[in-house]
Formats: sequence, structure tokens, C-alpha cells
Amino acid sequence: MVAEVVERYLRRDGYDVHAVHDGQAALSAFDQFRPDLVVLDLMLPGLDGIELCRRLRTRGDTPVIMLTARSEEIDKLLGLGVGADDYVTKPFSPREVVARVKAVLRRARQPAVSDDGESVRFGDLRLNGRSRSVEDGRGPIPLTAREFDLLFHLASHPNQVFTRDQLMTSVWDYAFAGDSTTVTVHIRRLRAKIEADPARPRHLKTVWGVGYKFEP
Amino acid sequence: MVAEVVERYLRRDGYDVHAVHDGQAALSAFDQFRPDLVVLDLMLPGLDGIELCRRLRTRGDTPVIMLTARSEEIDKLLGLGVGADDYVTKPFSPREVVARVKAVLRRARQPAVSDDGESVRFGDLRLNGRSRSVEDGRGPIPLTAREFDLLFHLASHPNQVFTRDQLMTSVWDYAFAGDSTTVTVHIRRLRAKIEADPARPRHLKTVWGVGYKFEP
DNA sequence: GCCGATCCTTACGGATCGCTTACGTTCTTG
DNA sequence: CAAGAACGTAAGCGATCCGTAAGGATCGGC
Repeated sequence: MVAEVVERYLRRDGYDVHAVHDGQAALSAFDQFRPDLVVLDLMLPGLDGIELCRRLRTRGDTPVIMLTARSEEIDKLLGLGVGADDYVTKPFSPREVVARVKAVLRRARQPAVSDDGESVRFGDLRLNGRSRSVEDGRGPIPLTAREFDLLFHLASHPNQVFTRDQLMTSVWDYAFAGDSTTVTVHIRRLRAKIEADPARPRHLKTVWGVGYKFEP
Repeated sequence: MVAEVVERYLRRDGYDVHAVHDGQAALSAFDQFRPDLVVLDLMLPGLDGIELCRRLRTRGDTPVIMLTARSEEIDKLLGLGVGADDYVTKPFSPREVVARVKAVLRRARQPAVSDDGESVRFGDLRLNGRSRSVEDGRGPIPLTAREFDLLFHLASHPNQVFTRDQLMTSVWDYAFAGDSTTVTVHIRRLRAKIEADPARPRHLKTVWGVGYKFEP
């Protein structure tokens, strides 16, 4: 019902829409169509919306807009580390949803990762996702596999704060539920390699009580 | 008659109501009390309701709910370029009006999300939920985890008053049942950091006998 | 203008969190 | 298969933050 109305409005604005009605279908449709954006109604049968959002997040950084019943839910979600790119609380008008979709897509069109072989550059620091190499002004820096994945994930979302658990599930294998101090140690090893003064890191910043973020 | 009934129902739900009975009084009351929302009956002596609505619109973006006799009137109003945020057509129950008021206020409380991430902006003050950063005109402001959560929660619901207990349960850990003076101290620390004159706060206002609210 | 209630302010000890180091296990490579 | 690298875990330590209490200031009602 809600989905149909929103779908019609989006189509009228020229968007290509695939609507599904439960979490499982959402995941497979996601893998099939690779959408530019997901509009997610939290009132979802089957897989619950929170878990679905989390899984979508592990499949890349496709923007997600959430439809929630109450604004207090947003706080709860943020507390659970499940963030969306935007939220629309009910009751909402379909026009409002369309407006948010436009805004989020406009935002997402300016990728932090550039087009030429997935390379990211921050001042003297350069990462290349294709060759999995890192170098700074002094030359190439040898990183291990995990170290690179961790750094690349952080650097691909500059300034965004991740909890250790978030990093655990997005950088490490999905089912791995190890101790989150693992992240701490890897951050330390990374700092020792890429920071000029590891005790006072310039890029890999600690956010006390929360986690880590990469600052350009 | 209608006004009295609606007024009583709204008060019962905790709203602070000022009722007036003609257009002139409405305008001066509006300027005096700066309400969060206006419920406007179109059958109005003196200034007619359409003209009043238009004038209210020029005074800011305070939400307006209109009570109209017939649904065809709504089309006429829209044709005149006089839009409200919601409409209730007669006959209606007072409960329905209260429900609409709640819904519109909830919608209006949605923070203005700008283009660069999940940031909220109030004049010179900018919060970003993704990077958990705050800055004002002079530069970034370092906040601790709790401080940020508290400020973000308040700023995400501007003008809404929260009791200390409410803040305790929504910002702090779910099961935490600590002393509510904790909130007081955190508010103070926040003021010391984000207010130009902490003794006379511009944003983090005390509502005597109740709690705190964030004013844009 | 007084009095009680409420809020502000300050300081400090405990609790939490992150850093660091070291060591055993697993994976990779020759 | 063996050696070395990479990885995950544990424990001690230090820095940071947080909650509480107590006294002073301020507000609002009478």
C-alpha cells in the first residue's frame, strides 16, 4: 500500500523502481539489480528491517533511506550502529520521499573514491584498491591484507565514525564475531606504518567511547 | 464553541494553548506567543481566514492546520496559493484534530538535513551525526561521546522540551537508572563548550520546573 | 521581599576505555 | 614440511571520562 504509492511517484519522476515486500526478496533483488539507492520500510515481515539494513551496509555503501513510524526509533537505530543516509517519519507525503531520494542521490554522486582504478588520495597518502597498494611521500608502504582492508574501508568513508563492531562486520568476514580488541591492535599496527607520529595520529583518529575514523 | 472543545482536548494532551476568536487577535497573539503551530478555523469573523493564513505564512514557516467546512474548499484554497500543512474537514472529532496536531508537529521537528552528510545546521552551529563532529563559526568543537549524544538528541528535536528523566532514558544506556543530576552536569559542560556566554545560553535553554530544550 | 524549590557550579574519586606489549596460533611461502 | 609472517587474544597500565555530592545562586509563588 505505502510501497505502491511511493513507487508510482518515483516512476513519475523517471526513476527505475523495483519494489519487493520482504527482507529475503530485498536481498536477492539487491544482488540482481545493484540499485543506486534503497528505500527501506522498517515495518517489514520476514527479515527485520534493522538486520536487512545492516546486511545491505556490508554489501557496499549504497545509500539507504528509512521510513520509520516514530522519530524516537531513529535514536534507537543510531544507538545500534545502524545508520541510514536519511530518514522519513510517518506520516509522510510521497512527495517528501521523492525529495529525499533526489537529495541523497545528489549527495552520493560525489564519491570519495575516484573513478580511475579505485584510487583514493589524501594529501601525500595514496591508496589504490585495485593494486592494493599504499604510498606516501617517502615511497610505498607494505601492508598486510587485513591492514589494507581496514585502512581502505576507513579511508573510503572519510570522517565517518565506525565502532569496532561495525568495522568487525564490514572489514572482517561477515560471520566472524571475534573480540573487538582485534580492531584496536590492527589500528595500532596501521598507525605504526602510515603515521609520522603514531602517538599523535593525523589520519587514524580515535573517537573516545565510540570507535575510529579516518580524517583526510 | 468548536474552539473551546478543541482547546480542552489539546490541553489534556499537555499542549500549551492560546485561543483567540478573530483574525486581528490571532495576529497579535501570534507575535506575542510565537506558537509552534496554528489551528485555523476558516469560518472566521473580521479578517477572513484566507488572508490570515497568507499573513501567517509571511511571518515564518510555522505549521498551520485548517478546519474547513467542505473538502471542495481545499481545492479552492490550493488554487489561491494558500496552502496549509494539513486539513481537517467538518464534521470532525476533537480527537482527530489532536492527532493531526501531533503528526504535523512531529513532521516539523524533523531536522533540516543539508547536503553534506547527516548534518544539522542552526545558524552558525553545525552538527554531523556521521562524523560525530560539531563546529561553530570559530571552528570544530571537541565533545565527548555523552556530550555529543545529548546535544544531538536535543538538536534533533528543536524546541521540544525534555525532562531529565526522559533524556536519561533516551540518551543514556537503556537500563541505566542513575541520578538525574547527571543530566544537569552534562548540560553545563555542553554550555561551556558551545555557548558564547554559558551563563546566558542561546541554544540550550532551561525550562524551569521541567527540563531542557534546544532552541535554534 | 521572603522562603522554598530548583538549578548552577565546582571538585574529586571511581569506572571505563584505549594503548601497549607480549605470546601462542594459524596461515603463507619456499 | 619447515620457517617466517600475519593474525588474534590476553593482561597491565595510563589517560580520559563520567557520575555524585555539596554548597552557592537563582527563580517563582505568596
